[in-house]
Amino acid sequence: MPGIRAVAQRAEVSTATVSRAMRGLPNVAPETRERVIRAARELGYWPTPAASSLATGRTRTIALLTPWVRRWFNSHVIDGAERELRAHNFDVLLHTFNLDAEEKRSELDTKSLQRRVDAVLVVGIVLSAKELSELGRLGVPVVFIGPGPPGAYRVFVDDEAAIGAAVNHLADLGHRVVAHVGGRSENRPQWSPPVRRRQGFIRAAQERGIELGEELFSQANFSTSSGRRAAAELLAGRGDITGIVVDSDEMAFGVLTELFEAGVRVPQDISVISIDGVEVGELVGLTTVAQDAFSQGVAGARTVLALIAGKRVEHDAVFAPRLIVRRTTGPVPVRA
Amino acid sequence: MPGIRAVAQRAEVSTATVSRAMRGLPNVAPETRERVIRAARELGYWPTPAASSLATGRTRTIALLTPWVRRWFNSHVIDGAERELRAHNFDVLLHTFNLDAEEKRSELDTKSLQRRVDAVLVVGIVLSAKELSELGRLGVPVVFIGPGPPGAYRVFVDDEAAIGAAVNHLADLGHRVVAHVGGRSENRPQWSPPVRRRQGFIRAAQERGIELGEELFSQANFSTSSGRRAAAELLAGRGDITGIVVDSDEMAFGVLTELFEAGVRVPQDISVISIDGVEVGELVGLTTVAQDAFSQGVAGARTVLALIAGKRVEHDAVFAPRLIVRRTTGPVPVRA
DNA sequence: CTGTTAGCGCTTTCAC
DNA sequence: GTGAAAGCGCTAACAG
Repeated sequence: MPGIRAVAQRAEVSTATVSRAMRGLPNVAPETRERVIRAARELGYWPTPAASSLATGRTRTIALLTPWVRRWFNSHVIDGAERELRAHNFDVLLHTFNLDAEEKRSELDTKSLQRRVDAVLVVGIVLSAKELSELGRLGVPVVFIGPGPPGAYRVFVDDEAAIGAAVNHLADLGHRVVAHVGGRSENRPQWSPPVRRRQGFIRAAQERGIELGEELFSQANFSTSSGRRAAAELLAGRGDITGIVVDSDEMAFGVLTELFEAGVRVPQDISVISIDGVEVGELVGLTTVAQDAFSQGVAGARTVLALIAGKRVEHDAVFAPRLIVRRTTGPVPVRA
Repeated sequence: MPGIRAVAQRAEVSTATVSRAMRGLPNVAPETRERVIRAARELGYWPTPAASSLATGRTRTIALLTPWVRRWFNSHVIDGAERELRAHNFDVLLHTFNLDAEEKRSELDTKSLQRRVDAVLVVGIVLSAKELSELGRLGVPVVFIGPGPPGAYRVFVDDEAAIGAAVNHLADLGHRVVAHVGGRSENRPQWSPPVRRRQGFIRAAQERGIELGEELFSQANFSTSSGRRAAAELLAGRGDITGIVVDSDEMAFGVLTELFEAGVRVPQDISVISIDGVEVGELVGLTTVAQDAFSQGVAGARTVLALIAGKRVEHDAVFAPRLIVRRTTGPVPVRA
């Protein structure tokens, strides 16, 4: 593999000129530039990233931090971000967290990110205060997609609007005993989605005269199986629930599975609505409040690119959710 | 951020000793090593990857080449591979292909991979002969997960066994007019999964006395919507189909959606079976031939790590599929 | 067991 | 508009 010197020799210029010419810098005679480019092409020259990086201090690489790769939200965000970043000639370093059996994650270790990336994109995870401050110490732009602390650069869906749309939809159908399946919210920061959605649920319920009570709340961890367990708990606790609002479609699939197995008809006995807009939701007939995760990935990438370029950017990019009514919700059943 | 010299000064040794001590190389006095490690920790030192890479020629980075990030197979493989690689302190560079509206992809450009990665993992894509030879010219190990040319290092599910299990299941239920929804197979190499599955379907059908005919084959591109279109074509062509074998669960969801909308009952009128084992398949009741994509990712990562370490490895790691019977398949309907 | 000394392949002043 | 030369921060002989 030829180096910059081979190109310089062939084009009969210095390596400095090759460097300038190849990167489109000014102060290179058009004729010289052309000669350099041609020589590079003929030799199949491509600069060694490590060498450029060492010399410039930049890496043209963005870290993507995420606990899961295959969850719906995360995979769509990653897809959007990766395509946008690569379109701008940035590489994407995929970095997950170790998760144990209960999906508790290990602490983020920022050391391995030092001088390794030009910026960090945090996708779908609530970081601790300590982790946040360590990330900040990296000295590179950080953008949060999904959960992110106030004051940081963030891209997210309007949680209150999303959960409110779900509650209102059920209220409009006459439901008054509605349960909520959400993520864990105890000991979570105020800005984490599980907390905001729980609060949004409570507020919307109060506004619409929907009953509230501890036995109407069940917590899960965003996996389908945990959604199923949550539904089982709910059914065991109260026999008069007519509607369930779920924080994610994937958990809702678990809820629906449990209801199906328990012989509960949807929506005749119980209505189910969730948040996300997973593609198979159409087949299942799942009523949902959709968010555009792919576009959030693209938006996060654009924010990061702008920050790297030293441009000013809005701190928050808020996406609006969209209610999609299908077959898992219906009028409240008439009591016998 | 402190460099290796700062650590050397603090530990009162040379930078060479720091380098040796930190990397666990031999020929360092235990007491010296300890002193170096302590100094490094106190200073928060972490070696600059670009500098090591330039000096050693290695990058501790593996490229993951894939056309999609959010398809079931790809996301599970990526998940498995990334976790295994990071457990061995390798970074993962995520690299997708540009896809146009019809999901036709751009050609792979290996230039940007030169001296950038220590190995390449190709996930779920059929590469052209030209792309394969260019990849080979990179001079690093290449491992294929899913489709891969014979003679290369490969990890894949036994396609013939998978499609055969599907056909046999329907045959056992008495079906004799069975359609096939697969990926595009014309102008594809003999070793590509769409071709192998099509041939496997034909062979199994012949063995079981199942009718064959052009109007019983429909092609799609592995997306749910394309599966739906394929089903519509099939229904328009023949009215007596009683079973459909689909190359992927995601396409099967499209097939099921079309059947549902057309008022065709599953499995009373038509049985549907596919390949993959997507999680929501349980909720939908989809009968499927499951493959373990996550483990294939882990296996691919292990192969790559072994090759980097210079070990000998088997060229092919073949995974066995597993039939899961649920509710979308049933006995052939009795004709009126 | 440890230090000295060349690089690794680029980029970036600073002259000319 | 172009070149010479000094790094960027490490690693790998080679001595000792």
